[in-house]
Amino acid sequence: MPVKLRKPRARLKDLARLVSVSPATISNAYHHPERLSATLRAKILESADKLGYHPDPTARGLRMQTTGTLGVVYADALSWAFIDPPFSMFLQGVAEATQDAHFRLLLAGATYTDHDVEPVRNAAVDGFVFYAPMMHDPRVAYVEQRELAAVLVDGEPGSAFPLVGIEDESGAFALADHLFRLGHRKLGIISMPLRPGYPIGFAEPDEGLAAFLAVRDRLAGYAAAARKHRLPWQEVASLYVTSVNSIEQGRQAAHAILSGPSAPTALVCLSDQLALGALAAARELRVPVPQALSIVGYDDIPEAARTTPSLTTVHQPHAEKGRAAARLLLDQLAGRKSTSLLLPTRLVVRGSSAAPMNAARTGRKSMSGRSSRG
Amino acid sequence: MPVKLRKPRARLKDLARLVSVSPATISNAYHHPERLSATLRAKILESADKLGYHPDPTARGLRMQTTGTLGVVYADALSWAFIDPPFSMFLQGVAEATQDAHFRLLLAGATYTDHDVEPVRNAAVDGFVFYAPMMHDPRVAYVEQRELAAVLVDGEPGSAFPLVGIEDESGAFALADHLFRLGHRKLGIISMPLRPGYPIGFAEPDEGLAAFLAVRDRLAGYAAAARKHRLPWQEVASLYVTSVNSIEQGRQAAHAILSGPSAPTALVCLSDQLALGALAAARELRVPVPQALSIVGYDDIPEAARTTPSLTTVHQPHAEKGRAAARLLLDQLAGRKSTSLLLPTRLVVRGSSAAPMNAARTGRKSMSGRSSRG
DNA sequence: GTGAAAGCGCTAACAG
DNA sequence: CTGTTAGCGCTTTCAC
Repeated sequence: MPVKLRKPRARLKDLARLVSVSPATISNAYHHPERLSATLRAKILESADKLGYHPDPTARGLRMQTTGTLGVVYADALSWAFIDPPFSMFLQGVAEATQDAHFRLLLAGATYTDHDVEPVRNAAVDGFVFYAPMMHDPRVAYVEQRELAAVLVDGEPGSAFPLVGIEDESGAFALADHLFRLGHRKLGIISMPLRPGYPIGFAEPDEGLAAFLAVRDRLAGYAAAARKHRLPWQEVASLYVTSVNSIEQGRQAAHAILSGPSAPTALVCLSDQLALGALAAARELRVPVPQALSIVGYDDIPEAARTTPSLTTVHQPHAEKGRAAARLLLDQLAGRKSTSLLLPTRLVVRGSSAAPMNAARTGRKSMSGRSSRG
Repeated sequence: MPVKLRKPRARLKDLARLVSVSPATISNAYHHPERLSATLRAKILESADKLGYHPDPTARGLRMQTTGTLGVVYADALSWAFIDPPFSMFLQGVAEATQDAHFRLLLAGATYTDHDVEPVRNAAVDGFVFYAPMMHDPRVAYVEQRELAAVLVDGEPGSAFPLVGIEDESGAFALADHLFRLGHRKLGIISMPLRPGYPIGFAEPDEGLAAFLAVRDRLAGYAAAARKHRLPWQEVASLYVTSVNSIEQGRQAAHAILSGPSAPTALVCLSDQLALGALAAARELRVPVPQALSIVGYDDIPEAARTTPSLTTVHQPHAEKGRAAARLLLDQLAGRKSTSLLLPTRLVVRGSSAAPMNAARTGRKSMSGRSSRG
């Protein structure tokens, strides 16, 4: 039984009475300084301070039909969001842009059970940034139906909303191309879930199954690189799907693949988090990286440059995505036109990728001398 | 000139007219299902869907005098928050607790220029969690004056608000004691700013200067350990203060200390971030860690266990702090009593600390055999 | 330069 | 089971 017996907060009316002016004058003191004398304004503000008064944001929001708050919607439960380095960097960009515009930031995620719209419905915000929404995300559909403002980041085209995306497929292409050039012919792919609730374990390396654009594009990029090298993708790649995009899941997946029959010479992880886990697994199994096994990631999170060996990966401008998404949303809210944006990716070759031990067979000149059998 | 010409959203009144019932019935359909027939309710909800109607959160908030939103206030600019791993883990805990309670999460930070109260003033929330507020933070004072609900995490006692803290001083004590036992007699301390805008560079290792409780407690803990070993703290320690709690700043600080005159055998960093930077600096200078130099951190972020060498540090329960803080705040809002909480810390000895090369002199039996001069 | 009054959209008494 | 009404706290015409 919650009991509220706290002394009620001071209201505009109380302050008006105290200073013996009308409510309108109080409001003007805050928002239209030029409409009253400086001395009166000073007196009002001072009394407000004494009373502990400040205009109620909710009432103000109702009256002004604006909240000054942007909602950022994470595709998964919010508690996962903060151990997802790319999302953190993305938020950093969003925070920069919103702060510059004096907007506040509200975070929403999915519930544990489903992609319920509830967190989005009841959020008092002026618009939403959807981070990596899956196909047909009901929350996006809801916002669209209500004709609220929104921006989709790494989301599907087809909605009314502007998009911020990255050249995911070409980044993945460059990465796989790099491996094929080195002579790799057997790839173990480690992916985050293709869609919510997708079962852990081996699956067909078919991007058509993926409900997340990033997953689909990356798988498509790898496959395209295989085509370029005239390699049969289904034979070249074996795909292992994890339940979460985490280091631990990457570790387990790598163990599963490396103890399996396919004996890949390279592990291609759809995120650096997964790659970090794969690196740990290789260490545990005493498989030297990159001599006996190449491991590559995606995202270029800061830690990718710090691990031993450092991680070959695809760079994408996380913070820039955040800034762009927030700006696009702010533009919409201000009635300015906002158009979709595609940001570049870039292959970053570091220490975790090299020619496989039997690269001599490929006939190409290997760029790496390290072909000794360990 | 922003122009709003979008078709106005459907309102409760519109829906009431459409279904030919009174506004109250619409409201009841949402919040008191038992007060109307199931068929009528179904009809209402269906029509609402068709209209794209949903009760306006702001209006609801005004009427109910509650927003269902918790504000988390970061001590620094929000854009720093997301590259601060301990804060991310903290948020994870907060998110878990708020999600369970079906609350939303609003994030606020400082402005670039100062610790302005504005971000806190205009936030439509039911209460605040202050993360690591400095002494006399004006935003805390403001919230106190307005008699809003709040919880202080790693903050000063003395306000009206319950606290969530950790045993910072004893953690620091255990860490420094560990080093002294190993035989270290010269420590380089690397600290984040003692107060906002504190100048970069060497400073007196006096905890009294620190405006942040964590900094003060940790410095005090180190000094207490020195006292226990009857070592004169001012001679044992040299303190270098960085401008930001970042890896890069830790790197620069370590360079400054190691190229200075004091020649410490151990670098004691007030955060793992700083320690990661120190590790990088040691690598660059080809100083073997821990043989020639011990490096220790604080916080036990996940990466601390993954670096080479792995980092000796002090563990603290970041996510648990977040859960506790959110719960305490939720308790206050529900009228339940909420009391302060002190969570334990724990020394975690890993690979980055060992006896110094000249440990033989100390007379204690060294726990490490590695004393060779390199 | 200041005040009276209307109303943003919703919910909860209370009456029927 | 349903409708009428008041009012949450604020801002803003529009008079004066």
